[in-house]
Amino acid sequence: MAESMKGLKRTCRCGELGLENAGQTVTVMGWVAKQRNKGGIIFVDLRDRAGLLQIIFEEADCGAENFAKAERLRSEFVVAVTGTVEKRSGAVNENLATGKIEVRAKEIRILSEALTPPFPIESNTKTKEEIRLKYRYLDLRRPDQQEKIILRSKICAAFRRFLTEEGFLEIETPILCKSTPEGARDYLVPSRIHPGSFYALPQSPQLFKQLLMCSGYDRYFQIAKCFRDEDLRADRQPEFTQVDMELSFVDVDDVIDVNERLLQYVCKEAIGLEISLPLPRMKWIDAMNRFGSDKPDTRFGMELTDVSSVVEDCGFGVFTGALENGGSVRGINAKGQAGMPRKKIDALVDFAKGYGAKGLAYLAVLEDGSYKSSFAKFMTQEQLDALVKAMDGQPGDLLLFAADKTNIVWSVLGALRLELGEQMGLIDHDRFDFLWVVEFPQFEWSEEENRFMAMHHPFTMPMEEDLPMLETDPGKVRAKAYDIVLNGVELGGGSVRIFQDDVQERMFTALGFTKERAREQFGFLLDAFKYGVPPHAGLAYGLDRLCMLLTKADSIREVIAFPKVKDASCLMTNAPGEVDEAQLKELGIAVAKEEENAE
RNA sequence: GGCCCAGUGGCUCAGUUGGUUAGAGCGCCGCCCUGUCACGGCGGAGGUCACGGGUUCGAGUCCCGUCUGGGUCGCCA
Repeated sequence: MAESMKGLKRTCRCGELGLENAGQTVTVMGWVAKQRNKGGIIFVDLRDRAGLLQIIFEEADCGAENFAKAERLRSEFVVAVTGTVEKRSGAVNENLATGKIEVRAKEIRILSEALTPPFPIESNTKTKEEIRLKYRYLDLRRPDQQEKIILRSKICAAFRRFLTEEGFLEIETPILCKSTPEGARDYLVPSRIHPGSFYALPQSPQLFKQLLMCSGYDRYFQIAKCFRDEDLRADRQPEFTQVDMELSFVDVDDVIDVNERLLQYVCKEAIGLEISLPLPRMKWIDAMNRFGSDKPDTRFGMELTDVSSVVEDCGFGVFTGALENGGSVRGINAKGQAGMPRKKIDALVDFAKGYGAKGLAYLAVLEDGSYKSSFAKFMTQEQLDALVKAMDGQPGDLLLFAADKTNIVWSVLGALRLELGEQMGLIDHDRFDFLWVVEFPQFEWSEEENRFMAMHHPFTMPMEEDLPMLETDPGKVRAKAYDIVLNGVELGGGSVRIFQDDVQERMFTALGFTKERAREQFGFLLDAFKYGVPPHAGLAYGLDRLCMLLTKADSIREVIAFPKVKDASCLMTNAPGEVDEAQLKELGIAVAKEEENAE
């Protein structure tokens, strides 16, 4: 059945051949994409990762035995063909990169037969993702899927090349780490040697890279696997890859400078995209005020407008109530959408409620200049006119307002803006808008924990001028933290780190750490800082997200060879799975029975 | 944990107000074909309508529950 490839050596890939190879004898190996049997002549499209190549079989060239083998070919058989590259005597296939040539077969070996695949191996698949992922090894054969995986490899190579050239050292850090309390849920790994003790898989190499700076390595990078046991999204997997870096003796501008040039290089190398530098920068507070998001999609306008001062004395209780509670009233202007049917507006209201809004007020400026509004009866004509003017409302515009605590207003209108931008076709999907968001708040108030939490992480340096407020007004302290945003997606982020132990101590205090707890959890870092620590800063990219955006994929699953699905399981291997009782016993682990867990 | 969407031959889908024997395209199998490349011609096989209940004379279609996949909120320092 399966023949040996003994004595054969592949000379090139299918898709690598062209007119310049005419006359050469080649040996190609790959998968049968298609067999077209015309009777006395057989055409076979042979596929490998470089592309398709037409092989032509005629008995006069290859003899009866080989011709019989060619007749037997079915999709996905793996074959080796030796033959001559020829300029096509028949019609040229313009749709095929190798369409000007074909290989006239002299010999074929069937290296492996194949079952009919459960779905077609072709680009632009319509097959359900569930089936594709169950047979991911087949899905990964599809040319457009291969392109994505190959591009990812190119991107990684470009990162390595640029960073190495810039004096960064690639250093690996442990996968078996110590569990850290703040942040995402850890994946735990039981220790056999220390029953009852657990390693944690790293959420990021954060502390290790800071220690590498303490050790004098100066500039480090790593393409690092990271793990977070949180729910999945289109752009979130439980294990993902960061391009992680840390630099010594630098400040914000140094990090941004090298990273802008890095992004420029990687995008050029990967997809030929030209980025002009410097990239725009936006302060966090401006991003929130203008776009309702700390990762604004700047490919279109429809910015938020704060109308709190315009409506502060109006008769609409929803507006004034929000203001009295310390919130704000803001709106967006959906240009030309005044005619939106009631049903669609209601859908937007429901959409807004999903983001915590209690409702959504609207005002349509009709073509005759009159208003149709959910709240007109609560306001005077003058008040309405002032509001429309503040929103730059022209006839035909639909104004949408949210009134609540400001962070809810931001999140509602930020989401609504994206939704409408998509619905109204305002987003140019060929654009790549990079943006630095800087001056993040140091802290974020946590309602559940009733304390301030680090917005970035506890080692982030506050801006010098805000240091005095660390104790008096933590909510106002800004951090030396920065995110790089591409088309509304957080591509990466980082910060300048605290390297003075007195500041670090004040930070832990502000975060509600006791001295003991700080020592217990981060003692090794604090100790390291006592032996001479350089000022340092770093940044990490979500590699999967970058690949997703550069390949215009809808999900990072498309650019991960073997991704997990929504419930964090793998449809191909069925991981995670149960283990033997003996394994558990060895680890000293007891698993609660299903029945006991019920209720 | 909440909300929303989807599940009909191998794949992608259609299936009327609930009504005979559930259709199509592609794929697959067989035969034919010497310039095809979305090859073509003739013939054929293939379905527990995701699963379990219920309503009904009658359910792919309506109701309830479950499972599976996707999106999203919470969550993701």
